[in-house]
Amino acid sequence: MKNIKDVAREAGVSAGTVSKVIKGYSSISEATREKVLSAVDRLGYIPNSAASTLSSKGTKKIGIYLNINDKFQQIDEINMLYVMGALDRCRELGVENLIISDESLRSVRYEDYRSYFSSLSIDGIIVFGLNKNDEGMLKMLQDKRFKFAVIDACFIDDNISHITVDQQQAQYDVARQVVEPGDRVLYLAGKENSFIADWRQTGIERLQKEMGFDLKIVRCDFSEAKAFVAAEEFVDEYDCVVCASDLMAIGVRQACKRMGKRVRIAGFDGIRLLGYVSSSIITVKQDFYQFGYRAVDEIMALREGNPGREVLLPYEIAHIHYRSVIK
Amino acid sequence: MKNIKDVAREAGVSAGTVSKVIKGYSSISEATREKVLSAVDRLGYIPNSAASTLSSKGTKKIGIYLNINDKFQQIDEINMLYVMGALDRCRELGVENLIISDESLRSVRYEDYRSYFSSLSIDGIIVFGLNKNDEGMLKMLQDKRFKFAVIDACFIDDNISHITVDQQQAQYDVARQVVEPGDRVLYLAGKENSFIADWRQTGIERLQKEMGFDLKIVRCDFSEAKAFVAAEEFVDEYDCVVCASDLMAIGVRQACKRMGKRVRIAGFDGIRLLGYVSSSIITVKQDFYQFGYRAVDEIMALREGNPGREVLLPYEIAHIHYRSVIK
DNA sequence: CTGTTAGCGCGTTCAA
DNA sequence: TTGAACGCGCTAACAG
Repeated sequence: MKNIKDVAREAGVSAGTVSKVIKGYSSISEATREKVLSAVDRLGYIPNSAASTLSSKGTKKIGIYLNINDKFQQIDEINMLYVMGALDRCRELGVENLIISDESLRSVRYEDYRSYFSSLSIDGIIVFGLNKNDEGMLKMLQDKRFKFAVIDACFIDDNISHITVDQQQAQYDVARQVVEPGDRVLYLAGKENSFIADWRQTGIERLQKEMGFDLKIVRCDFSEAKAFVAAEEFVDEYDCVVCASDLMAIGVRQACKRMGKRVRIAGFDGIRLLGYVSSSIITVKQDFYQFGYRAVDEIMALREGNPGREVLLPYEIAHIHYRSVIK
Repeated sequence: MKNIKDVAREAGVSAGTVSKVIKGYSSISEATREKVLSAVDRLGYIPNSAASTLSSKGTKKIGIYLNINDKFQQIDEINMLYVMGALDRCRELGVENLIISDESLRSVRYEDYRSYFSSLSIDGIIVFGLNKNDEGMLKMLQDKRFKFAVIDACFIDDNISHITVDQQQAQYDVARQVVEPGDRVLYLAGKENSFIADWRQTGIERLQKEMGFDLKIVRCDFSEAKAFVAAEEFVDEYDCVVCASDLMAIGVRQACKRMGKRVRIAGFDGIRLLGYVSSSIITVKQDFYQFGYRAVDEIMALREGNPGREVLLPYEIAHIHYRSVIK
């Protein structure tokens, strides 16, 4: 409604001065600064963000890229927490942002990603759940014009920071808690083109080398349904099932329940759902909200000219109890 | 990167013409239209949205207002589906949008909401989970300058459409399925300032009048934890617990499990979690994704000058089974 | 049907 | 330390 000129008039200064005050430039006397601020307050002036980004040659927003992978309505707790963390941090820092789903990029050619983001005034992008076959994004990462904070996919460069937990170590740690000497172990692995799936798998393999147990690896693509089926088929022959995700662990658990079997199960992620299904599943508890939150900070750091880096967040090996998840 | 002038040059026309082609104006010959489109394609031109909204006096975005109510990380499946539905529909329609959480409005004074939304180029707002004590938003609804699609809160006006299911009827229907003649019925009601909480409650009250059963109403604020406690305290004296939300139903169910009690339970919402906890809970299944999706359409209709209206979406009385929720 | 012109609201020189 | 002037990229009104 009110624009910068209204404020200028109200404060008895020029529009340029108002702009400088608002952007916090130091070359302004305390007196006029006060005048302007009070005028802003009186008028309830709020800068027009379109004009602002246009005038300052754009590039101020952070894009929050969500790879929903699967179809329809498949966004889950983890993505949600990512997003909330990022949104909250953006708000705290007053950073504008835009959520971009893989869906919304489908209509854009890879060569045009660059202009697409530019046209949206985006200069930094937070990437959740990048896959190895996401060609468009993978190419984008090379474009030094943008800053990236990539979650759970090993890219580091001048313009790319990587935020994750030590997946291998975590998988190793949690498996160590459930596997006993002499066990026959079933490992349900994640998706083919997933960075974290592979990384986690190296964890169980390392443990296997150390302990020398029987290990069968079945790829279940992080799918609860597939894990359910795999459990039905194989669980008789194993003492212990280590899963690369909680959802798969839950699938296994449900299958066992129906079959009246009992095996030790390890999950990975620490989602609330575990508290409802079975607190007997041990898991790697991660703070996904924190991932999103930190990702924004990393983008800001890159903007300031810092080089990309790896941020390893802590995790915890734990059981999720019902009491701890209810609100 | 490339701007409209580049395209104009490439196509051998003026910038104005390019703009018209892109905005799909009809007063353009097929020949130049082709020329322009091919130039756009060759250059990978994507319009700068900031410039566009600035020039056209802004007001083209839809704000998606989320009331997270509770603290930290409390966004759940329902909100998620709302948002996904709205985002998907926006994408299909090519509508720009912005997610606004109640958190992000906290720093804005009520009087300034108007300028805040204006400055963001927002002309339509989808409101999820409005509470009776959300003064700022409530005032905003009066501002004819904006179009609103309100979910689950009874407001209709020239500029406001209301999207919901018939809460009273739904509560009535689901209760009817579990309550048997002569039952002592415990009803766990929702939050004090919630529109739907009250509306739902009238449903059970209507049924009570018809059947004449014993009815005790306890306010549990949609909280699973409070429902758990209420169940521990009262469940001995009742045959049947009707809950105004699934989460409360789950709380009751978990409490009963620990106490070794058995009562009939009805929930409300139809969240996936039910499939994990207990398919014996009957519930009102709503399609939240559809709520968000339709909300966008309603905003568009209002923009076209249609008056606000009430949209009643269908619901279903059903059990949620594990098989139907796993992926 | 197409080109020209004049801003949209703000940030950023450059002088003063 | 402040103000004037220009331009960001695009759209809308007006000519032609």
